[in-house]
Amino acid sequence: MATLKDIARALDLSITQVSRALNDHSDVNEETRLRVKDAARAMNYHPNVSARKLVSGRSGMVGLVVPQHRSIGQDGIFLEVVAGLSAQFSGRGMHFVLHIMAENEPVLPVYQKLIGKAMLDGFVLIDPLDHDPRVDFLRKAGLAFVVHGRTTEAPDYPYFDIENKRLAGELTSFLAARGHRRIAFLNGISGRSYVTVRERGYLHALSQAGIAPDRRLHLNGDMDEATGLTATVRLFSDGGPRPTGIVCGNVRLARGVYQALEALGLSVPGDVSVVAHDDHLPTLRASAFFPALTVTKAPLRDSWEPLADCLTGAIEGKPLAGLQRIGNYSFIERNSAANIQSR
Amino acid sequence: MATLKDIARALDLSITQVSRALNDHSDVNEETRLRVKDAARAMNYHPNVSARKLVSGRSGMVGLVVPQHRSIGQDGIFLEVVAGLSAQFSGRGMHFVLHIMAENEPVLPVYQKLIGKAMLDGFVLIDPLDHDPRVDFLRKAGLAFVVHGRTTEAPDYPYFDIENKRLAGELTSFLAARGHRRIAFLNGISGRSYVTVRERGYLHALSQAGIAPDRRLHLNGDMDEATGLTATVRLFSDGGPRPTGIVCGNVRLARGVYQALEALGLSVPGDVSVVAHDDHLPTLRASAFFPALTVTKAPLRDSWEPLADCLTGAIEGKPLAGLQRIGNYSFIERNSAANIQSR
DNA sequence: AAGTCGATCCGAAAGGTTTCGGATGAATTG
DNA sequence: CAATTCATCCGAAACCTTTCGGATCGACTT
Repeated sequence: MATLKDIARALDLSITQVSRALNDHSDVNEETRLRVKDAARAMNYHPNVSARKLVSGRSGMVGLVVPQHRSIGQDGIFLEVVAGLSAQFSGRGMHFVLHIMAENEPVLPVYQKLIGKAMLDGFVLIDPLDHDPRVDFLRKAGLAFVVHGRTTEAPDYPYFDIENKRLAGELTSFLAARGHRRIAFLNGISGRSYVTVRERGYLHALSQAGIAPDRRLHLNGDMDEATGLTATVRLFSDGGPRPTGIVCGNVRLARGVYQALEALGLSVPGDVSVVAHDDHLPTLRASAFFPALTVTKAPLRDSWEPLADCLTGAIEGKPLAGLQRIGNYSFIERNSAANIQSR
Repeated sequence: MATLKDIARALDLSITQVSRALNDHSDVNEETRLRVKDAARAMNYHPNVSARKLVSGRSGMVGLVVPQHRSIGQDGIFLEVVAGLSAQFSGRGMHFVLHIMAENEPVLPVYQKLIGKAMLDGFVLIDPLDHDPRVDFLRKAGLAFVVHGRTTEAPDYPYFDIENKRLAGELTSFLAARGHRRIAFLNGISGRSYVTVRERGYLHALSQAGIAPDRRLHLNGDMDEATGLTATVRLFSDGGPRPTGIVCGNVRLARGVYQALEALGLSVPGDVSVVAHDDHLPTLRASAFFPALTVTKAPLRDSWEPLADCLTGAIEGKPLAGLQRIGNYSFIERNSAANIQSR
């Protein structure tokens, strides 16, 4: 609870000078600076966030707003997000505030209120939609934010994203190059921007390979095990074209696909080739699949640092150019895909 | 971004009077109060948290500090905590701040720093130890807090807890009353206060039934499926006494126990009776076990409201008496336990 | 010797809110 | 009619920090 005044009094200095010393301003004697910093440590001084925010506009707090239902998300992926971001901001001497919205609360008013209270320096936006109203809203409000993903082709805001289009294309091409013509794509819930973009990659790869897309092979839904399972069963029991290759949006879907194929008496990769994108979640390892899963790998874990970088950069008013980052991914070939003619 | 000044100017009132009107103070004309509140709504006014905190000492923010490793906790139990508390405080117009500590960071300095920055009104403490240093620390610091659980027999701070001793006793007695003499207890990691207290209940029930406790039947460890499985296998393959009944600290343990027993070719409840405590987590239902599991049930979900009540009460300086609450549990008999002589 | 410069310091204001101690004027009391 | 009460209002201070615009003083330049 020590304040600047306490330190000033103890050292017989002015409050001004103590403040300047602590914030490494130029016109303070080196010896004084040391004395002040020692005293601050000794007296256990921490600047009062509220007072600082009031005058400088910075509170050192950033927020994440998530709807309640999303937190039910299985597998601790949400946890990964929260823990990762929290750790990143902590490491920067900032604080990460999590706000969970009520079930059916409208989004924008929540941000409105949070902004009105003026306690946050910025927001992290996750799960962006194709055209996300939050982006417009925050831009208009003039508050800093960073998006995990991107909304449109030429975004004019800070973001961190991976090349979802290219990655989906690569997975698809990989199968096409091995002679597969009926390639299914298990994608996420449409509306999400990464889903849209991956769809483009998939379609582009098909057309490159001279394959006509078949709407019946392109499925949208939750990216979990159950969906992977039921989708696969449906793919093979409908009257539609039976795929010889399946591209999965993530490893959890792939897990369900494997289970369904086993239940259907189909072998991987003998009967059906499976590839997926791997967020590299700790709970589910693509390498532990049998047969081991071929993936494009981009650890979700690698997102938090650039996201935090970009948001702090935005708060500090750095130029946009350095605040738009693309993470890279690797292609890891394992044993879950085979040439179509080989069977 | 509207401020009190803006409203005052618009309504030709003093800032003082606007503030008093909004905070429902006594000496303001009823009509004025209405006018002010309407204007505030119209102008989208939200009090500046920082300014308020500075003068009144209240920020409307409460915090939860958790070590990183705990967040890895499977099954979304941690999520349940965060989502539940966040929702509760949101509903009270407050904010819930989650702080995740680095892997091996010492605890107290984290609280120290958070307190020093003076942005939080209080803390929620979860997973209390038998003698928890955080309690002493926060009490000394004079900051409000509420404990989920209790540390000692006569706690002098706000808490919400369930009767862990009685509950463990009841589960044990239930088996003893059916003739079981070798009753195993799969408890949590020792050091946690609820673990200690449940142990007391278990031992007390044994002595009531005239059964000498056997240290080999009382196991401590993580309360997850894997632990339940390995512990059970060990119980039946060591040279030690083979239990006829098993009390599980939670349903996840019980799930592991069921699996192990099946693998060992033992039937429930024919060969071994199993009972457990049920936190009623959404992911794992005791009623869906086969045979359905007999439990003491105390939904974790019912903790958040009393916890939030108690913490806000403590912040407002209410007397301790009303801030110490005990939740109740129910005993639900299903089909997982049988009389020992019946086989 | 007068003026300039640099290093080091400080007073005061500002930021938005709450609250204490009055002030105002009308209505009520003696 | 003077004194008292009451409802309603307001000015100013305080909370703690940052920062702008000086102030001070010794050293250096011309």
